[in-house]
Amino acid sequence: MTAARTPPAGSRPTVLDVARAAGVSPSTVSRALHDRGYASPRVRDLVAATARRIGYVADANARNLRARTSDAVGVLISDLRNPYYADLAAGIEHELGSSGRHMVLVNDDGGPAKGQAAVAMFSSMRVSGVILTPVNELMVRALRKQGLHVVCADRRAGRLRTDLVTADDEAAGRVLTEHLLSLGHRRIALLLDERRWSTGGGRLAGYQTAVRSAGLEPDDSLVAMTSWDAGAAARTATELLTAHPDVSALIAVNNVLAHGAVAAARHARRRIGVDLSVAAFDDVAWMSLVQPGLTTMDQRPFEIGRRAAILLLDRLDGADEPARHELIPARLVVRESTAPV
Amino acid sequence: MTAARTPPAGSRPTVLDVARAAGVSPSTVSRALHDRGYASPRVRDLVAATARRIGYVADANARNLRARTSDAVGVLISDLRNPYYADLAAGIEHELGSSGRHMVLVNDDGGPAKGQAAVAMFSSMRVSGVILTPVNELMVRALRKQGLHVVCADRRAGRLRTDLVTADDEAAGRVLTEHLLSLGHRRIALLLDERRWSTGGGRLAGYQTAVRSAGLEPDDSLVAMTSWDAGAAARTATELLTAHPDVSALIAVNNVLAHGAVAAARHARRRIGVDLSVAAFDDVAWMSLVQPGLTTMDQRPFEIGRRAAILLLDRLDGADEPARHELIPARLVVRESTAPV
DNA sequence: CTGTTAGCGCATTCAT
DNA sequence: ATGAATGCGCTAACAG
Repeated sequence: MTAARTPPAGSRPTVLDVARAAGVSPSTVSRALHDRGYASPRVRDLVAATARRIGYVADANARNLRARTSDAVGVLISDLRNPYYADLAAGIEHELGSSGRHMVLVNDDGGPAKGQAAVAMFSSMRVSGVILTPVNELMVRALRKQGLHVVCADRRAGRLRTDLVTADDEAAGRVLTEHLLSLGHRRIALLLDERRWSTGGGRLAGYQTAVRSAGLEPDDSLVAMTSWDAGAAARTATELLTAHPDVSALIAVNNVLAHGAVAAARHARRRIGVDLSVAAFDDVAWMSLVQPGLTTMDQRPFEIGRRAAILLLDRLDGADEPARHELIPARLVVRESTAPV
Repeated sequence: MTAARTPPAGSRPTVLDVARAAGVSPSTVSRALHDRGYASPRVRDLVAATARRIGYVADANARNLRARTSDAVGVLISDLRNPYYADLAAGIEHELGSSGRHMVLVNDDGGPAKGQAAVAMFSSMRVSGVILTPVNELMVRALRKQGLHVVCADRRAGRLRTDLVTADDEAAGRVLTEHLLSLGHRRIALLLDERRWSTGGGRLAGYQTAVRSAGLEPDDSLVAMTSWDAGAAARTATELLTAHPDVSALIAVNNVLAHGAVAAARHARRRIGVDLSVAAFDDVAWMSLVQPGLTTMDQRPFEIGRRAAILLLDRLDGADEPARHELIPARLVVRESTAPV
């Protein structure tokens, strides 16, 4: 599976060409083109003009070889086809772009092998840093061993202390639950696909906190564990609604499970926003288009991506503080799927 | 906006280190690690083992400098936050990944300057090829001048002949219109944001062909031009439905306009799938979740991306045929939003 | 089959 | 302020 490497295509001008055309030496060209080092204003202008005239563009590979680093940032994303992650990636890209860097994007399908390959590739390219959404402690270690800056986005990688940007999952879980409580709901179920990470665990914790604060006793049987796909979620939610007919509100922990929750409600002939309130995390497009519109916590993935990139850029600028954890406040978007009991 | 370049991080082993450790010369290491050139099986194994042992990973920048090309492929995408394009990008990434290449992704927001910068960057990195979705003839020319292979996806770039992968827009337009005709609709409106490109123009042509084939006279006043955003589309569709109360079916030419069309129908109190049939292009997630579900043409953007990558890889392998245009057949997905008159 | 030599294009010493 | 020389790490000629 190694790529064939076809030789050159078009020969591009080098510093030497610019030097000749401007009547100076290559090193002067190099200095003039950067802000670093000395060069008389006159020469600087001359060189710049000449470079532009003959269409000189510095060869990134030569420069990177010399500098032992590159302007590229490696980005490993959990699932580009999930709009939540696509937005996150867009946020990263947006911020990198405006600081003259660029993103090498690897989609983490295809199992753990792909992640390992990505790490090797990032290292081989000497990217200046890496942003990670899938949780993988080994990967972080490997990257660190290469001396690369690592920023995690969306979820924490095990117990490792890395720069980290996440939604404020606990607060979000609490706020969403409180919203339902304020509508008079007392039997609120939570549909969950994992509780090991902050995305699952944090939201669960927030949910429980809110329930307790309302003077209720959390009922573990209302917390339904399911798998990560919509089909499984639909089945689990259906079982839950059957086993606990007194449940008046259902929270799905992300956009995929929300899909399942909506399907289950329909299947159970519970009218959303009337017989059953449904709320979810991840404010993706369809949630405002279904009728009734879904009440959600918008976690602002674009912003999470942006902040992750900013944290990384900050490290690259030499920031030397201990690992930071930035919490992006989620935003409650109330629509018609949640209604008074 | 130029990136700071912080010096090295961790010193990594080089060919020389492997050579010393294995007791051979650097060039032997190089040969042994590749399939190219001669190396005795014994030495080959020894070198491979040694390299693995000391954790050698070839420096991509050095290799690229030498080879005057890289394993990177530049990808310029119109809008990563649109699920259609996110899927397309995922398709590209998937295919590149399995052939040992990787993707440098630039999102084409931020105006034309960003595109220009991307071209310069791709060229500077000596990417082995570029895949483009936004339409920009200048960009293609610039890239070509650098000797880079260019593949366009989704839309054709002006009149330039490049490798190209698109949905079969005309057929798709025809099939979707025929579906409505077969349900007895005679006054079918089309909501369109542009007609210069194959995405708009092709679908329009297919629509007109179908109408004519049914023995009807195309009525230009049923083709409503609008802007690219959902709000504008909603307004245009509302006007259309008001001006032409006899319209019984409405086609939106992409997922964004579909959003507007649905809003307009609701606003006009026309019950979708009952008083008004609505159909759209781009089968994105929400279309199967709204009720009634939207009848759509799924253009299979992931597949379009995949095929675009394959075409490019083929060029990189030396394929020398003239420019090819590959049409990905769209798939009609019938749901409840379209019903007999 | 293997080692020696050289150069890809750049940015940085060190002289001047 | 500028030029000459050097080496980043790799691979491909060219000997042997």
